[in-house]
Amino acid sequence: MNIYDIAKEAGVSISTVSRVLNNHPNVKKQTKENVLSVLKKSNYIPSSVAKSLVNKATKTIGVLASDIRHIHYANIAFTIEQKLSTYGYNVILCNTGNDKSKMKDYLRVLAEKQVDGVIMVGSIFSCDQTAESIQRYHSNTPVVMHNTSLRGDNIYNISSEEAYGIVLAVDYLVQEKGIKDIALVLDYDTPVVYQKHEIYREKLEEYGIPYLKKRVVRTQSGLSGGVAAIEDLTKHGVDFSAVIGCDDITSVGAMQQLEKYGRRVPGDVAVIGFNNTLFSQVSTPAMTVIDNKEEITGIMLSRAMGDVLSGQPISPQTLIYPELILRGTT
Amino acid sequence: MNIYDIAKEAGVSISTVSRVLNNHPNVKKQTKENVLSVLKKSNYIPSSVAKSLVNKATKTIGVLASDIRHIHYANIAFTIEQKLSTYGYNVILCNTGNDKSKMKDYLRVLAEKQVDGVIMVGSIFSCDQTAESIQRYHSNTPVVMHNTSLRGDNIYNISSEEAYGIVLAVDYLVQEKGIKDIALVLDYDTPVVYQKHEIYREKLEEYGIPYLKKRVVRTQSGLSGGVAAIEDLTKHGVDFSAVIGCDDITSVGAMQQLEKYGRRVPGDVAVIGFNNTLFSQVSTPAMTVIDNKEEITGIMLSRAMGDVLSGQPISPQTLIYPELILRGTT
DNA sequence: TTGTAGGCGTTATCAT
DNA sequence: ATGATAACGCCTACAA
Repeated sequence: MNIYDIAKEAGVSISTVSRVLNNHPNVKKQTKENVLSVLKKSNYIPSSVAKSLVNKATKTIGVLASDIRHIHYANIAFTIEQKLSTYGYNVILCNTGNDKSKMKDYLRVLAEKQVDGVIMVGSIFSCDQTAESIQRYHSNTPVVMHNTSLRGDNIYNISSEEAYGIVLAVDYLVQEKGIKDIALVLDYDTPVVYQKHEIYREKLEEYGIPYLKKRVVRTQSGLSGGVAAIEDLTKHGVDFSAVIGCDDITSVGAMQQLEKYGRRVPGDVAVIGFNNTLFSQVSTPAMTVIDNKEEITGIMLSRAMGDVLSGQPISPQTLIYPELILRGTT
Repeated sequence: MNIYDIAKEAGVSISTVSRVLNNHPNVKKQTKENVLSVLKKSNYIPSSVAKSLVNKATKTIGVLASDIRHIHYANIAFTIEQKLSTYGYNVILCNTGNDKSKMKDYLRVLAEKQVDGVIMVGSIFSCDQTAESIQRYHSNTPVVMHNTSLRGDNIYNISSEEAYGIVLAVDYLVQEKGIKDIALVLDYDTPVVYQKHEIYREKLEEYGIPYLKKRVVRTQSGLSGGVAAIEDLTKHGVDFSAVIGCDDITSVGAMQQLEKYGRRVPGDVAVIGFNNTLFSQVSTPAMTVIDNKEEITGIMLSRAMGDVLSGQPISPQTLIYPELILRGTT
């Protein structure tokens, strides 16, 4: 059932049908009603793909994230999808893991599918391969990125100043709690994580606290990653009275392992999470966290996309500042 | 840059280009190589939308879920996306909430976008409005549904026998723990939830335990929903030594509130969660749960879709049986 | 083995 | 106000 069938049924030409379909002016009230009535009884569904071919716009956006099973990405992806849908856009969701070749493949497919824009969520996309793929497949597509340092005249960045979260955490621990031996748990190897590490160092220096390399541990995000981080610190005999995690769930894992070693939270060790997801409210006691403002992030990402797509001016670089939320683990 | 440009550049016709693009036989090795080399240096990207128009297939599947911020749906959606991508399909993700009109709108848009199939995850879609929309917009599209009772010759059901989970839980509590006053927490008002309620009743009867209406409470899924459930039970002076939750996170909320009333878990009250998400491993003690097998569910949903799409025979009805996983809260 | 031409379902331009 | 007709980018008989 297509526009021709409707035209025939209504005894008009396809142009007229198209006109009433798109609410064009210049169509006689009578014929319009006629066509409308035919339309009503014929459950006709216009083909977006045919439209897209002529309009050169698909009204769909590609969204890349490493893994939406991580509640942080699920939250952001949710907000993006909901917000974009109010703009009339749908979302093709792509879970890339941190597999560079998967990122490339998805970006290519999205280009073939002619998405109107691409949003990439997470510092994991801050890499050369991604930059290359954008250049190659999306040089004329708006690309909105989160926590990335990539540049380009079709690339727009919305970044959480995660490093500033470290500032807040260290300031609080040192000034309010008088804690100096602060362990830092990091996960991926991305520019943002590098920055967190650097600022941690600088802050310690600022307070005249010696920087101890072993107090910074690498792990994988997740419950077991948190366990492993505490294992690591303990095994190497590193002193610490506070742990700043890379992640809420990782911090929960850390708490559980600390408990196994008989170290009380917050009595013996203060624990700070990252992101302010549900996990930080589930732990006992509830966890002090660096709130990364997921909802705002999602809103800004989709708004940026919506603005570019509607031809509105938009800043190529926007920052979101995290906040420290005090709860029971510090 | 389209197929014409390539043809001109290579000095052949567009058919030839199309042939090498699609690896058709019957094309001379030499011309093929020639075209290939032109292709290589011209970063040409074939348009899927043009292809879709002629092929009548978009290689994309619509996936509806109420809210992927709920880790349960995120987990299933993730698996679906990953699995379908290996079949060469992309996923348009739609968060409908439990808003019937949103479901309808999304289903219509997906029809316009000519998706090759629709997957709906969650018993919330087991309603007349959805059935009507399927009939109206997707009568010729394969529809794979999860936990739904909808029928139709293009509808395929994959269901978790959630009610069987209740059987496992009640059997265990009564037989192993000698507990008879078992509270049941329910959330949505769907056929599946109704079944859970019914089977709970039947099991009690089987054991000769009186059914007490007040021991079954309705709440919203979530931490505060669990709190509210315990409040509800307490306020009405209902005795209970066990709680079967509708959700892991809701059960965690219940545990937290029980603690406030000084009731120890599992000493005074046994708590059982539902789904076996990360939340059940985060609580202290770790939570006994009815495992709904999210990954298997996701795999079966996408496999069903893949099979239908590739013309393979497939059962219109498939069941997944949950399992009881014993941990520290019982 | 290769090229020509028609069609997929729309929108939009230009006549009428 | 309405109707032909040419795009949009690709595939595929059919012809050569």
